Amino acid sequence: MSQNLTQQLTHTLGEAIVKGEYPIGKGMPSEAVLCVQYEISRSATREAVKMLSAKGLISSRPKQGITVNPESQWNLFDTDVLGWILKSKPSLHLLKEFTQVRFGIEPLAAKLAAQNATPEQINHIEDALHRIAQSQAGLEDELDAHINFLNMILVASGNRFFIQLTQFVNAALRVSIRYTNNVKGVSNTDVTFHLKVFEAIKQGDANTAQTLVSDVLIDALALIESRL
Amino acid sequence: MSQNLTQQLTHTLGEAIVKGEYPIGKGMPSEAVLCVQYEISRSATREAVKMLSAKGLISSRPKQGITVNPESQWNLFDTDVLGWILKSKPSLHLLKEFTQVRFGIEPLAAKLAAQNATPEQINHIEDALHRIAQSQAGLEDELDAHINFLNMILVASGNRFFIQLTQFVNAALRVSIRYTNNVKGVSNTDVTFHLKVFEAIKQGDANTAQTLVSDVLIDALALIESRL
DNA sequence: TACTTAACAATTATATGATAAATCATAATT
DNA sequence: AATTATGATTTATCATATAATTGTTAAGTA
Repeated sequence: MSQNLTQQLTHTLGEAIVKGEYPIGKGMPSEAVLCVQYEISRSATREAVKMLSAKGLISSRPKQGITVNPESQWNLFDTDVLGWILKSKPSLHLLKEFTQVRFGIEPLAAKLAAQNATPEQINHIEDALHRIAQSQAGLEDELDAHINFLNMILVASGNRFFIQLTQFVNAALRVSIRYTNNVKGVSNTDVTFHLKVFEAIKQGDANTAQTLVSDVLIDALALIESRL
Repeated sequence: MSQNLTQQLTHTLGEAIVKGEYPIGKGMPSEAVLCVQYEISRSATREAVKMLSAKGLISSRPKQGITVNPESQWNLFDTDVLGWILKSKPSLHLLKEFTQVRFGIEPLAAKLAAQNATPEQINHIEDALHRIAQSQAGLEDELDAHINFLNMILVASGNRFFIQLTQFVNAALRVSIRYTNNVKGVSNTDVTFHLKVFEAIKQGDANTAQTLVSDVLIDALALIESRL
C-alpha cells in the first residue's frame, strides 16, 4: 500500500485540505507538528509540503507557517487535486461544472480532429470504435472503451492542451459514472453514434463531428440539471 | 532575486526541461550530481525535484534515477509550467493552440455569466469596463484592463474550472501580445464591443454574449493563422 | 536451454541534528 | 508617535548517516 511516505502524506493531507479540515487562510499545523502527528521525519514532511505547494493547495513561509491557499489558487486541472476533490466531496454541482468544461472542449476537439487527424490517428480512433463494439458484447469494460474513444479524439485534435486534458477527463469520468449510474452520462451508448462520429472525422466533416459530440453533451447536461 | 534556493532550482530545472535540454525518457542527472552542479544541499535539491514531479515534469525512482516525463504528462495548466514553456520556446503554433482553448472556454463562460452572474459580479464587470475606457485615455495599462475584464467574466460564469483558468489565460495573454503586436490579438479593442458584451451579460442575453466573444476569437485565430 | 533464485550495486527515500534566515510581535529608544 | 532594536518562532538549508527499492548480474535448477 504505502509506496513511500512522502506520497502517502501528500495524499492524506491533500484530501484533508480539499475536505476542508483545515481552515483557509491560516490553518495548517507546523512542520514539527505534522512530523509527530504522522510519525515521519521532517524531510519527508517537507517534501510532501513542497508537493502540495506545487499544486497550489498551500504555501509555507517562515514564521507564518503553512497556510491553506484559497480554492481559486488550487490547480483543479491537476489529476491528483481533482481526484481528491472527487473522492472527498463529490457532488452533482461539481459534475455539472465538469461537464460544462467538456462541453467547451470536446466538440471543438472533434472538429479539430476532423480537420487535422493523421491517418495513424484515424486508425487509432477506429480501433477504439471496435473496442466499444466488443465492450457491448461484454468482452471488455464498457466505460474503459468509451473513455478510450474519447481520448483518441482529443489526441487527434493535435492541440497539446486538449491532449493534456485526457487525463483530466478520464479521472472525472470514472467518478461521474457513479452519479448518473449509466454510461449515457459519459457518452452516448449507441454504437452507431460513435460510428457516425468516426465517419465524420475520417471524412473531414468538421461540422458534423462537432455537432454530434455537442449534442451528446447537451443531453448529459440536461440529465444532470434534472437531478440537481 | 533568489528568494529561496528550492524555488530557484525548481524554476531553473523547469525551464531547462521544457527547453529540451534533458532528453525525454531518461535524461536527468542524479540528485548527487545536481547537488554539486548547483552547489546546494541535497534536501533543497530533493524538494525541487518533488515540486517538479508534482507538476508532472519528472519522476524519480531508486536505481532508475530522475527521468523526464513525456510532454503528455506535463501539467500544461500549471502556470509555472506554462510560463516556462512560453519563456523558453514561444511560438505561433503554441499561441494558436492556446487560442483554441480560449475559443472553447470563453464564449461558453460569457454565456454562463449571462445566465448566472450575481448583481455583485455584474458590478465587477462594469468596473472592468470603466477601466478599459480609462486605459484608452492612457490612464492605465491597456492590456491589464482587458485581461481584468476577461477575468471578471470567467469568474461570473460560476464554474470553478473556468475561474481556475483565469490565471492560465492571464499568463498566456501577456506573452501572446508580444506576437500579435496589438491588443486585437487579445480582445477587440473597441470599447463599444466590451460595452455590448457587458450589456448582454447584464440583460441575461446568453446567446448574444456567447456570439460576441466567439466572433472576436475567430478573428484572433484567423490573424494567427495568417502569420503561421 | 529456459526459468527461477540469490547476491550485488546504484540511486532514491528517510532519518536526524544542527545552523541560518526570514518574519512577526514586542519592547526600547529617540 | 514613530522608529529602531530585540527576541521568539518557524521555515529554509545544510551535512551526514542509514534504509528501502529496483535494475543487473550471476548462479543454480529443472
